[in-house]
Amino acid sequence: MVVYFVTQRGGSSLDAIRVPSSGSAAQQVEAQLRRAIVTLALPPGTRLSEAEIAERHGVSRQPVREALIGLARTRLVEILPQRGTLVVRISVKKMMEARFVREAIETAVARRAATGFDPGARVRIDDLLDLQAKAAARGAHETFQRYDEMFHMALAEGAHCALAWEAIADIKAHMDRACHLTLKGSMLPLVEQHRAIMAAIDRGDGEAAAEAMREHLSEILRALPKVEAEHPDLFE
Amino acid sequence: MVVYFVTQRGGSSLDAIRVPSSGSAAQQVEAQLRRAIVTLALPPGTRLSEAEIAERHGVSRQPVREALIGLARTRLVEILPQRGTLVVRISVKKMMEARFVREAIETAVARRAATGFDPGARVRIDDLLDLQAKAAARGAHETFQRYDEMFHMALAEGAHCALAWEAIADIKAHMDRACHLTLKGSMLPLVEQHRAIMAAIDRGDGEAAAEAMREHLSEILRALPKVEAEHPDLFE
DNA sequence: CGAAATATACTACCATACAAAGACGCCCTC
DNA sequence: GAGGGCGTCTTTGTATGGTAGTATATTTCG
Repeated sequence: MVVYFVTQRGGSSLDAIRVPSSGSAAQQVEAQLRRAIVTLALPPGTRLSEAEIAERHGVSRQPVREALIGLARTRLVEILPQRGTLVVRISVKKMMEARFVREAIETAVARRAATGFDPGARVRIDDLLDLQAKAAARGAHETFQRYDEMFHMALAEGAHCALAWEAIADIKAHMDRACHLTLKGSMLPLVEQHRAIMAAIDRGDGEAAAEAMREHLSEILRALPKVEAEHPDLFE
Repeated sequence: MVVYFVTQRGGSSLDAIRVPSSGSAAQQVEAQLRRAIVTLALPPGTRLSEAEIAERHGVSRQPVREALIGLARTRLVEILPQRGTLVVRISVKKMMEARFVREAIETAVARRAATGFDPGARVRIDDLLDLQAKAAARGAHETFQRYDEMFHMALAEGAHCALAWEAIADIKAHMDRACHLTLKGSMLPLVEQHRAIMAAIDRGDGEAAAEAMREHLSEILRALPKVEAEHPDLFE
């Protein structure tokens, strides 16, 4: 039996983003499963039975089913009709494609951000970067990853293109698990890259911001071969 | 009562893409509803009752519910818990954001396509363009729009970035209805723009391909004000 | 002994029934 | 006559039973 545990309470205020205590049961189950998959508590290849998950979460099979459909839409799980549902393995090919698309979107966002940035989002980003630096310092890579997500979300919002974040969020699903593995290493350089991006934006240099973003998103390329070699069972 | 009709049969082989006769009932209902919404057979503001749709399609409420959840995920409908589900109005703001993100992705795809294109996809695109030109000539704008979709999908696939199409498909939902309205006008110039993009790709000129794509995707900007003025009730 | 046919157990999928919550109209009260 | 409280209706959300299809283990036949 697969054993995993996801704290619903005891988290910071950020839990409201990914694991809302409000919302339908289906949404809660989906958020919890998503986190469990991304953190590899549910490793690739795990069979997900509707009945088993329903029992574990204390709900019926129907909300669980809807949660799994939602996860299947972002390709985190694969539903085989009348056969079963399982956590998909990390695909290097899809990761490379996802990175390409994400780079296309985020460099454009960075370029636009340099032409005018929402003041409210700007100050929030400063707070986020400080919090992220602290998380990095104490090695809390899960918290770090959530702040990273919030940074990129705030960046899109600040550039007056919230829709960009929605597109990124779906794409990111293909990369998150591999990123989670690489974060075991040093996190502080990533914060510095974030700061470099914001510095370029602040001085209105769109090209520099885009280039800094490109550099930032290329980071995963360096770590990927090593991670893949260390965990061959997680990849397809 | 809202009356609409979507042909499940009588279509070309392309129906297999958006309205698969196979697949679960939920997927079929979702595809039919999506088409009805995009073609404005179900105009913005329409209330969508799970029970009513279920009866109309001869299935139970459950598959319909899953279909609506899928549509809500791409923001085509809005589900108000315990209150009702309705077709969202076209948002110019979101359309502009969607166009921005789409331009970011597709210009990058075009640029990459110029560095190497899948031969199989290349010949398929030629066939598509011919079919699209014919559809434009006889004024079949719905068929035209489907070929347009297939063109952009084949382009992403040919550039070895199928994932890009998935991202675009979600984003496109915000633009499709407005595009549907503008297609009442001339369609042939759009085919020529497609051909210009492919010509640039064929000669390996990435920058020209990207610029041609940017030009192509900017077309909607010219028509949008007129459409919005003519159909104010469709917009928010 | 091997291979094919069969029985069984499991799955997602669909249908139906029930529950909870907001919207609306009605009636009573001030 | 106007405003507030209450009951009813409609809506989505959830629970549960039943069905068809698939994989696996078992049995049976060559």
